Amino acid sequence: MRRDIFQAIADPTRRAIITLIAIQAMTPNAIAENFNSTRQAISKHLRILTECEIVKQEQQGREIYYSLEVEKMKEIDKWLEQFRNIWETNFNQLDVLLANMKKQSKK
Amino acid sequence: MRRDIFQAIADPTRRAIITLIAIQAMTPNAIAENFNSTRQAISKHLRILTECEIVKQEQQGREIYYSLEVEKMKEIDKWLEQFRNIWETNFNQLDVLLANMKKQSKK
DNA sequence: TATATATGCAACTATTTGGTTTCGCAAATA
DNA sequence: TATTTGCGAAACCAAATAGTTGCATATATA
Repeated sequence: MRRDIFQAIADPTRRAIITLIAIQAMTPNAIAENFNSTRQAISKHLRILTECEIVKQEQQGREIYYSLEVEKMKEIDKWLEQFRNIWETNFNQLDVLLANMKKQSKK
Repeated sequence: MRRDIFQAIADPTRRAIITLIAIQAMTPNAIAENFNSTRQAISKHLRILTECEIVKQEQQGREIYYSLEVEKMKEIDKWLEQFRNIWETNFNQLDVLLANMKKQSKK
């Protein structure tokens, strides 16, 4: 069972949950009200998000408040980092390769 | 069949492919050499990446060079944008909520 | 021309996924 | 105390996924 942050954000419902609780901590019932699927389905999503440590829980009596572990989102940012300098220098790698190949073939 | 960029990067093999061809355009065979799975498996991943428009092809005789569509990676960055101000202000939403609840209960 | 190479595509399979219904438990409330 | 409420977990199911093997096709090359 793969359980990483990229797997976690692959599902649109989970992305929506992340966005929801980023603003304010919420209980599973409150979260589920924003979707068409059952509370149990949302509960399963929350479990996955918890296993990935994107989400943290805080028990308040019989209610559990879920909120975003913002730090974890930085991991996505960190992975993107390697592409940032590529898209900042507006540099087409394929063009370069093909240009080189044409140069080679002329030799 | 979901086919968006988040689905595309969910698979670790596909993330590795993306990283590989970000540096230099490559043919399916050359890409497959870097993995344990078969060329056909890589080919399927490339199809998914192509459908998501993360990857572009350039036919060169019987070879097909795949390279990264860097612009598409910005979409992930764009989604992350909404969390950036949260993680920049070191602000714990859950703490705030719970503090408010305690204040409420004292009234 | 015959053969080797590069590639995509189809069919099949095992596993994972996202959802459901049903249940049990603990906390709140009547 | 009896009932309601909030929640997670288990059992089950259909669909999607990632992989395989086995083709077909087009381009190189001997």
